[in-house]
Amino acid sequence: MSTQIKPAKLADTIAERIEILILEGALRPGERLLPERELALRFDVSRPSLREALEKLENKGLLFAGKGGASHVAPLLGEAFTETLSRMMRDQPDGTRDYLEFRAIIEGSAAYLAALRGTDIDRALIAEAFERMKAAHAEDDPSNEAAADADFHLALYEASHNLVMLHIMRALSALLRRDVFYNRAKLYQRKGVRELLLEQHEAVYKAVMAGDPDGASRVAAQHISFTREALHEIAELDARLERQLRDLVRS
Amino acid sequence: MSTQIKPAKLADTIAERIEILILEGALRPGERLLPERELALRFDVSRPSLREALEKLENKGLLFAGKGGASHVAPLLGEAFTETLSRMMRDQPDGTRDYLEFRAIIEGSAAYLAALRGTDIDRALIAEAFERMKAAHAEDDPSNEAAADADFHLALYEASHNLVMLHIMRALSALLRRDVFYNRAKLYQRKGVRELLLEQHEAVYKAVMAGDPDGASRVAAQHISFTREALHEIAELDARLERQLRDLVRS
DNA sequence: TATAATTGGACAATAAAAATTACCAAAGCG
DNA sequence: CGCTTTGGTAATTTTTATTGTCCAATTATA
Repeated sequence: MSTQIKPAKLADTIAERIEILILEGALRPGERLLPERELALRFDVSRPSLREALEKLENKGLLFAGKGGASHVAPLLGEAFTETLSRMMRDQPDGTRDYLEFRAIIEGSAAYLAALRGTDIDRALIAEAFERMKAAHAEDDPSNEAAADADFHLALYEASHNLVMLHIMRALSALLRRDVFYNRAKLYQRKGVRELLLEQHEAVYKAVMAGDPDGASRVAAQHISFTREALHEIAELDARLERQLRDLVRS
Repeated sequence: MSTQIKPAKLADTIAERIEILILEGALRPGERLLPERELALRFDVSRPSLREALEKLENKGLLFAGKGGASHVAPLLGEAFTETLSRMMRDQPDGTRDYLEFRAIIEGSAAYLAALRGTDIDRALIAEAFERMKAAHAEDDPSNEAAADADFHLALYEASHNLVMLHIMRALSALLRRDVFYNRAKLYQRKGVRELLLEQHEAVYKAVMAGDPDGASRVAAQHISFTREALHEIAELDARLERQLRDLVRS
């Protein structure tokens, strides 16, 4: 019978609480949890009980055993999540297209909400990331520029004050970093693109700082669309080049 | 410290289950509950435990002692009912908002892409889910209707042929099911809402089947927006009712 | 590098509580 | 007037959680 009721263990209650903390964003992905003894003290439960709770969460995939023998850290929405996702990107021919398409959908809304709801703290973080990106650009440091780029977009998601969106995009964060980097490496080969990208970021930045939701939304979506189209062109160029090379060898 | 955790009693678990049954509509207002002993048997718990649960629910106002000395019945959806509803809303202040907001962003695009790229197989799956929803609606079976609802939306994501989006929304699937379920429970209290929801689904359905991307996008986004606004209204009504009740007691 | 401090991991004994079984009196309902 | 249901409660037993201790591994520190 599906109506059977089992008594709830304390460990379940603890696990639920921690899960909420993770889902709410209080505990960030990859962050190391406090030592067991301290956590037990904090929740006012015994260490074995807390241990059991941690074990349950680990089985659930919300926690994993960290490098050091076993300190606990909270990962993203399941590592299987990003694992399969990145594999999908690699294997599927349209993986990158889907990813950028998805981001184009989100990015505009994120910028809109960021301009609408962003606090001074949010704007400060956004400004910081943008300035870092600008500096790296001036110094011709692609690696740092890409990192700052990723931070910039994440700051936008934070400023949107939508926890669901933030979590999802955070989960994609690793992917995003790798991706932004890769995209840039390819895009940079084209003349003038670097400057254009910075201009686009600046446009988003200014609109958000000015509290102009519609403007922010428009330029952000344009930014991703531009990226997608440029990458598409590059991919086609690559393919044609490859064909030509093959033909050269073949003859 | 607010972090203190108490072990959950079995009675609480039972009470929660019964409360869900009531909110779900399985137990109708005014209806007489089964005898204690039988209920205990059904839930496979002891009578004292079940008694304690009933007592809690009575204190909460969800149950009351029937005319006959003490048989239990569920009350009309009056004060107590809206009280628990507003409590539900209060427990997750921004969670529901964020989730629906995020879905509103995605849903429109998903419908757009589904109408654009959906294959015959996709359309068949969408049709199947929709018919199931319609049938459950006709039979007044909220539980199945909610399940079909979730399936319907998932079918839309599949039809969008964007693997990233599909992957993410699938990951949210459990959340989505729970969510659609609760949303419906709340929304159903308002007159005519059930029919309106079905109409909206039908509009999305038709647009997708007709291969009308812009139309599909529009009605899908409207559908989620409608849900959000209706839930918002209900929350406000609940809050106002609660204030009035407080004032009554206070004077 | 070696040592100390901290942490994860495990387990046994004890203590607490919670749930179960059980019984009995009272009150509606046929 | 019996039959059923309920309210109340007592005693029992099982489960559950806590305390305390030990060891191994790791990290930090001298």
